[in-house]
Order: sequence, then C-alpha cells, then structure tokens
Amino acid sequence: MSSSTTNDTPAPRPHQGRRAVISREDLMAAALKLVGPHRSVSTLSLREVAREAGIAPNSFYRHFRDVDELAVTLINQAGSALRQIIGEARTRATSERSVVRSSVEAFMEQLRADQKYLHLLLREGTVGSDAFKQAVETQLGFFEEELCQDLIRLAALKHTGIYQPQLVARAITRLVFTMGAMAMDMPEEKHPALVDQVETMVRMIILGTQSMAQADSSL
Amino acid sequence: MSSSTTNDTPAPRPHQGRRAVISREDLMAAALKLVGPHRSVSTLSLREVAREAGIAPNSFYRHFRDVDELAVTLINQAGSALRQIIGEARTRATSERSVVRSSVEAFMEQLRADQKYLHLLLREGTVGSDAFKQAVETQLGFFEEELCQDLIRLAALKHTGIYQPQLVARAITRLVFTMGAMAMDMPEEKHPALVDQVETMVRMIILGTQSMAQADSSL
DNA sequence: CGCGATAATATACATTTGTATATATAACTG
DNA sequence: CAGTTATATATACAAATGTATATTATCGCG
Repeated sequence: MSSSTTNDTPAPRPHQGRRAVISREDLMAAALKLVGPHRSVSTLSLREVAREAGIAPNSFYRHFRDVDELAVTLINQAGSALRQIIGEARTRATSERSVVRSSVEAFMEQLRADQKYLHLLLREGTVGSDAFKQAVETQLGFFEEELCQDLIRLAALKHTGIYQPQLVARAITRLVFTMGAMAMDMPEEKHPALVDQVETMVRMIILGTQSMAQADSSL
Repeated sequence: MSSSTTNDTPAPRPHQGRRAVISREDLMAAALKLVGPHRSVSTLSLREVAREAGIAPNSFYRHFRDVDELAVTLINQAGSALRQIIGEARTRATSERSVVRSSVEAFMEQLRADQKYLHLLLREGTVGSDAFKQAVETQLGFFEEELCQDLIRLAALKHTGIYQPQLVARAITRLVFTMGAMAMDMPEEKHPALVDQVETMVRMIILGTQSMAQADSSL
C-alpha cells in the first residue's frame, strides 16, 4: 500500500505505429458523462461507453480489459481528487469547530459542483463486482485514516480526550458519505439545511467520544 | 401515509377462470433467490426471474407490470419484516444499555441469518429507479421514526436530555445500516467484533446528544 | 520509399433481453 | 353441458450486448 491511486497508466510510449487518437482518459470522461443520479457505472455497457467516446466497440479493449477495470480506475481517481479537496479545506481551518464545519461544507460543495464524480464513491460501493466494491472500500479507508490522524491531532491540541479514534473516524466518514448520497436526490435548496444536520451529527459523535474518554481515564 | 406496507395484494378474488398456478409471492421468492452479495435486484431481468420461478416470461406480466414493481414490493416486505424483528428485540430489553445492544445484535443476527432479505434495504437504495430508491427511503424513514419515539421515551425514563432526537435517530439508523452493508462482505467470524464497534458508535452518538441537551438547557 | 508495428475499424455471430400476438388450458357460471 | 373468463404458454421479432476475426489506416524507422 504505497500510493493512493494505482498508477496503471502505461506511460506514453514513443508510439511506434499509428498514434492513439483516443486515450484512457477520454474513455473515462465518456463513462463519467453517462453516470448520474439515474445511472450507475456498473450498468454501463462497453458499447455504450465506446459510443459516447466516438470509437468502435472493439477499440475499447486497447485501453481497458473490461468496463469493470475502467470503473475501478475512475473510483481511484475520484477518491484521490476528493481527498485532496477535503484536505485543503481541513488545513484552512484551525479550530475544531471550523474543522468540522468546513470539511462538511467542502464535501457538500463538491457534491453540488460535481455530482458525477462523487457518485462513484457515494452510491456504487455496495453493488457491482468485488474489485469494484473493494476499490471504493479502499478509498473510504484512506478518508478514515486521514480523518483519524486529524482527530488525534486536534484532541491533543485542545486537550480533549478521544476514545477509539479509529472508530470515530469510521463512523463520521460513513455517516457523511451516506448523507451525501441522500443529498444527491434532493433539490439543491435543501442542501444547506442538510449541511447543518450533518454537522450536528458529527459534533454529537465527537462529544460522545470525548465523554467516553473522560469516563475511561477516571477509572 | 396510513400504513407501512402498501397493501398491493389484490385480494384473492373468487377466481373465475383458470386458477393461478403461481402467485406474486412465488415470483418474489424466485427473485430473492437470485439476489445476493454479487447480484442486485436492479440488474435482474424479467426472463431470469420467470425462469427461476418456472413460468413463461410473459406470465410475469399477470403479476407485476415490470421487475421494478416486483422490487418495490420486495423492499416493502423486507422493511416491515425487519422492523418487526427489531421491534421485538427492543421491547424485550428495558435499560438503555441493553436496548442499544440488543437492537444492534438483533439487526446483525438477522443479517447473518437472512442476507438475501436485507440486501434490498442495505445496498440497493442508492441505485435503480426513482420508485426503487424512494421505497427504500420510505422504509428507512419508518425505522427512524420508531427509533425516534424510543429515544424520547428512554430519555424521559432515565431523565437524560436528548437534543434533536429526530436527527439522532437518523444518524443511528444510517450508521447501523451502512455498517450492516459492510458486514455482508465480511466473513462471519468478524461479525461479533463489528457488533461491538457499532454499539460503541451508537453509544457515542447518544452520549453526544445528551451532552448537547445539557448545554442547551443551561442557557 | 517500403516495412513492421500499433491503433482503429468493419463485419459477423451467438446470446439475451423485453414484449407483441396468438393460442391453449382450466375453472367457475349459467 | 356450453360459455365466459382469467391464466398460462408458444412463437416470434427487433434491439442490444460482448467478443472473435479480419481488414484498414497511420505512424516511425531503416
């Protein structure tokens, strides 16, 4: 487990022979165009993606072994992109209160701006092939890990205890993602209220773990 | 919104004409046999279900308009069945501690015993048609509602405050279901550890809402 | 230029799907 | 016993899908 995104781009060779008129990225973009609130990646057909990209069906095989492989690549890409954005939002904020708020806000904002891209992580982790599900799980694991470190850091900084930070990170991550998935089916004007709700939920968890830490240390 | 399960069984008419050799329930059972960790209801084909049930493809139309309608019925059935089980577990327990524990345990036990049935509520709420998603959302809403009443009742009983019980109920419900979905891809021997984790998560949320209620009342 | 290599396409085929149409079967009604 | 009606099947068809095979196009290199 060295890097987040498996670097499966086979390096642009000094192309002997016909130059590629289409790239893996083009196919991934085409696939992204097709997914949405009513369409999941796991239901995309090879021909459909090829059609959208404007190539012959068989040309697909030059770039991916099947649609599943494309989907996994897409998931990894979406995961690292989102993690970078959330990470930036987190470092901008300093106090605990604003860390929670700005992280959740950044998440939801990204949701609003780029629904297609987040779909993969939010909704499709539960259906599809094993490789598919595991890719989503891996990305969520990265989120948990980063959040966990942040929680520990913040607890030390503010001298508040934290009970089982790993568990806390997992609960928060899953909750935020689940609520994000809900938001995607709601009209945008309801998003602010939902951000508030999610923030409160997260704060409850944090308060809870702090209470448990106190109880634990006073034994 | 009067009842939880939409009663779409058209009442066994005094069947004039040929007696039905197959029922809606048979078709639903056949569909259930086909779903699993690697197969989602939304990908079931009409012919596939008909084949499993041992009828001609066209006979399907006598019972459901399409596979989506069958899926929605299945979801409703799964929802009310699970709610009943959890409800029984809840009434058996009295103290707050055991309410949390036994509810989570009942949920996970049901998960272990009858994976097929829970799949619908756990994993398929995010993909599929609108009717599909809304059916799952409705069932989850019922869970939230019942849990909310329980939380209020318990808070009054134990004289602990509760801040925004509706939000608490939603957070707990979503979290438990999400973790349940995770469990379905894990070997069974890891389930006990997961039950402990989920229980801790729930307890954190409850502790958190109690803290917030105290802070709120001391203004 | 010609030659080899790579990328893309064309054509084809067997499957599977949803559904339309027509027909057979069984049960109740008179 | 007809007759009516709900139920199930048979056959058929167009559309779509994944992929195998063969062909064409385009580039770099000698």
